Amino acid sequence: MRSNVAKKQLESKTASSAASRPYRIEDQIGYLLRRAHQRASAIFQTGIGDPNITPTQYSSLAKLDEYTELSQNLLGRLVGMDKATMQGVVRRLKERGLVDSRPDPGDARRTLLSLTTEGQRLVNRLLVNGPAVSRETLKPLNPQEQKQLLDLLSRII
Amino acid sequence: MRSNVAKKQLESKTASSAASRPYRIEDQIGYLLRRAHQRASAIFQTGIGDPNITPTQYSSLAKLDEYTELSQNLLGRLVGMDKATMQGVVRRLKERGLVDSRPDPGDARRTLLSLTTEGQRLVNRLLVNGPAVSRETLKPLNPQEQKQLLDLLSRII
DNA sequence: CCCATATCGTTCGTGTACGTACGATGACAC
DNA sequence: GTGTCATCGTACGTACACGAACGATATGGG
Repeated sequence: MRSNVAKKQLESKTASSAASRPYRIEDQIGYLLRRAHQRASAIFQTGIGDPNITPTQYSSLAKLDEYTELSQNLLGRLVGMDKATMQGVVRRLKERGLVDSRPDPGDARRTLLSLTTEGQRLVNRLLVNGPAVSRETLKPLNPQEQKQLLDLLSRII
Repeated sequence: MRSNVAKKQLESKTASSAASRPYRIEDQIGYLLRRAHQRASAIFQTGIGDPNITPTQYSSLAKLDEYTELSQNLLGRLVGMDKATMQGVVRRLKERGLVDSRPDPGDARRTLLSLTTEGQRLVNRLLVNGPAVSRETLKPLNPQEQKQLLDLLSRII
């Protein structure tokens, strides 16, 4: 087994040929995204107004509020979720009576999803808290930096 | 139930008092972080060199490579993982023979973790691919923007 | 019309991540 | 010593994300 000194030298040789910086996990984009997402989820959970609603459920409800009626597959594409993941999210929302479904009369493969009255009431309440959650998450940055971060993130998606 | 027009007007009233922008899920920091993290994970999975290693496992292995020996709890703090989550990650790494553990002689509560020879060989191989994964993830941005994004992300963690 | 192809929804398995709760151990005050 | 108190490892349940596979349904080309 190599010593730590030997390790450091090898890392310098392999990783810092161009950028002149050693490769550190804490500086990698994937690591930072995971940590930032963790923190954002925690803030969401405490601030959105209903501890039983998750970020993905919130996105789904908000999209159904916007479009009134959507197939499960299309909803998944709109909120960036795998169809298998979407299936679980929709199942839980239906179990809680927040979302209703009916067969698409024009295409027997599709199921059309919509908000129930209770789901509509809930999403109206949650959407009021949405801006505060985003504000809290971005609080360490000034307005210009916040705008920059949103722009840079949307460009690497 | 309100009409779509009425909905739009209400949203404008509640959300755009200061920022003058309507509240759209796609523009929220939490949503963008989730999507960006999804994409980064996908790139990691295809580029790190071993499809069975996940980002969290990679972070853990890299930290064990850096520190040689760590308690499970401390390792969790270093890579930003809950201790319960850490427990599952370590269990899988031990099952695959990549990590070994021994009781801490000075503190009977602790278990000290270290890389096995096979774990050391694997992490050496994966670390070579790390920079390429990060490069690919950040590819849509120019070098200055990449630096900005890393800086902004680290400041909201 | 019929067959190849694509889409849609579902199910199964794996892995990460969190919250909660529990027992065991060690550190410290008294 | 005895009684907190924090820390550590573990166990259980829930949610999310993905890949793989499947049946049912549409759709377009021959």
